[in-house]
Formats: sequence, C-alpha cells, structure tokens
Amino acid sequence: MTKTGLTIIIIIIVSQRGVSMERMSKQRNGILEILSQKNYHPGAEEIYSRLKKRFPKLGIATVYRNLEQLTAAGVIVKINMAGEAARFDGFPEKHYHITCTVCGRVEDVWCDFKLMEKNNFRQIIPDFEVTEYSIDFQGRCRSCREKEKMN
Amino acid sequence: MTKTGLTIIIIIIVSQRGVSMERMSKQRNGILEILSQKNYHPGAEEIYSRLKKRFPKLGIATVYRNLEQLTAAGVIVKINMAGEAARFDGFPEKHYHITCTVCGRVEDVWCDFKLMEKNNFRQIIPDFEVTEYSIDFQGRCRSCREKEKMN
DNA sequence: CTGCATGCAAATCGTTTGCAGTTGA
DNA sequence: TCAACTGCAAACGATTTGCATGCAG
Repeated sequence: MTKTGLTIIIIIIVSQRGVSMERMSKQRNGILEILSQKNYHPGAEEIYSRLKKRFPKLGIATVYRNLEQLTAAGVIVKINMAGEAARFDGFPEKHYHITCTVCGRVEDVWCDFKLMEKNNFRQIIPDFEVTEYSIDFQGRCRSCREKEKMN
Repeated sequence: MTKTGLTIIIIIIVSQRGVSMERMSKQRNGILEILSQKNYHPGAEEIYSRLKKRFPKLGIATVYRNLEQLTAAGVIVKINMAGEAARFDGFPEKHYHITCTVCGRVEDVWCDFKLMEKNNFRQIIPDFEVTEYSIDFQGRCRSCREKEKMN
C-alpha cells in the first residue's frame, strides 16, 4: 500500500490519458509494439524472450520496469493471474478477461455490465466508496472442450 | 476459547460438503478456529504468527499446506490479491470481496448479482463455457476516507 | 550534457518441496 | 499400527532493487 503510488496514478490519468513516459527507449517501444496486438496477453517472460531476439543484451528487469511504468501510466493493463505470473494487455479500455481452466489461455471479454456501474455499489457496499472493480471469468474454451470430447 | 463447540461446527461443515480431511490435527483445527470469524481475511503469515503463540514449534509450511488442502476441499476460500500475499476466508458460500486501496483491508460483499448468473454468459462469451467468475472491488473504506479528510 | 533508462547480478517475497521424525484414527 | 501430518531447511518462481554504464532529448 503506497500512498504516493496511488496519487501519481491519479495525476497522470487526469492530466493526460495518453503516454507521458519520460523517454521512449527502443526497448519500451518494442514492448508497446508487442502489446499492440489485440486479444494477446503475454507475461513478462514471453515479452522478454520475444524482444531478446531483437535486443540480445536485454535484461528481464528492463521488461518488468517498463511494464510497471506503462501500467502506472494507464497505457497498458496488468492482468493479475491467480498464482501464476501476471499477464499484460495493450488495450486499457475497460473490459474483462476470461481464462481457460484447461489451457490457461486468456481472452478478452468486451461487454458492458450496466448494472455493474459504480453508482449501483452505493446501496450494495454502503461503507465503501467503490473506485474500481474487476470481473474475472474462468471456463473452458472451445478448443479445449473439443479436445475433451476426443478423450 | 470454546474448543469443543468449534470442533463440532467444523465437523458439520466438512461432512455436509462430503469432503473429509484425512485427519484433524491440532494445527489444522487452530487454522479453522482462526478462520471461523466472519469478515476476517488473514494471510498465511498472520495465521502463522497468531497460531505460533499456541504452537511455538509451528512451521509456516504447515500453515500453507493446510490452507491449500482446506481450499481444495472447499472448506475455506482463497482470495488472490493483486501482487500481495493471498488471504483466506473461512466462509465458502459465494460472495465477493472489496479491498480498500488505502489501508488494504478486505471486507465481505454479500449480495446477489442476478445478472451475473452463468446462464447469461452464453450470449456474452459464446466461445467459452463459463464455469466460474469472481468480482473484485476496490475502493476506500469509511475510516480511510475520514482520515483523508483530516489531512 | 543531464538524468532517465538500461543491463547485470544479487536480493526479496510469497510459496512449495524434500525429508526425517511425530501423531491421530 | 502406519499413512497422514508436522517442523525444518532448502528450493522455487516471480518480481524488485542497487549500481555502474548507456543513451534520448
């Protein structure tokens, strides 16, 4: 719980909804390029190994540091996985994710949950001022269901 | 300390769910006692340090092993926190949690999200067969908002 | 030129595992 | 009795940090 961290996030989001990174290094740009693919949610390790081909001297710490900063700036979104390594999504527009319990694939869920709007929480959770929420789905994707049938 | 009373409750819960822990050790019983408090969501470390007073030789691995087994048996629920250590909830009945972004406090949210029922997901996420979902709220709790005002 | 960003290595954190000794049913 | 459970220590994976060097603006 870092009070300052929270403050910084708010300031950046309010001032500019876009990128205000101090500098655009080749490495940071590479990460953004990888994350510009829709419905693709790699972890730090995958981003690292893909980028390592282009930047052989790249260190994993650089990837983590950039992912952290880009997340704080609201340019990308961190997907916290239960137990496993976090994944990242280059599209910060509000949406949800679904994880296949069999293969672990993470896919986008683009839909409005109108009843999930913040206003409704006033009655439900009176003691709290709800500022954020996330919905995480789990299920079996089509291909995993088809594979299950074969066995 | 009402040891006997608590044990009876635990046995009822276990038998109702058709799950049988192989043995009920003193340590496991101690964990269940701690988690029998409503709206209390300690992490492994907190459970450990509380129980360490009663069982000075207790190892943290025992706590983790028990929490894992109790979670698998459906007797308790694991709350995966973003980044931080997981917390645990002794009440497995379906409900949600809200985390205060300021103090980190986790509180229960007992409410029905009727539109959240699995049936509705068929249209929303056609490729997936949704088996589970979780909603995680974040916000500021009353006491943290009051503290904020003072500054 | 300046200081943010990098690469490297070591450290940290939460959690898991191997193993020998203990214990509950 | 004896498999399941414990305590201890070491191992683990994911992520973070310290520090000297590199490079974008």
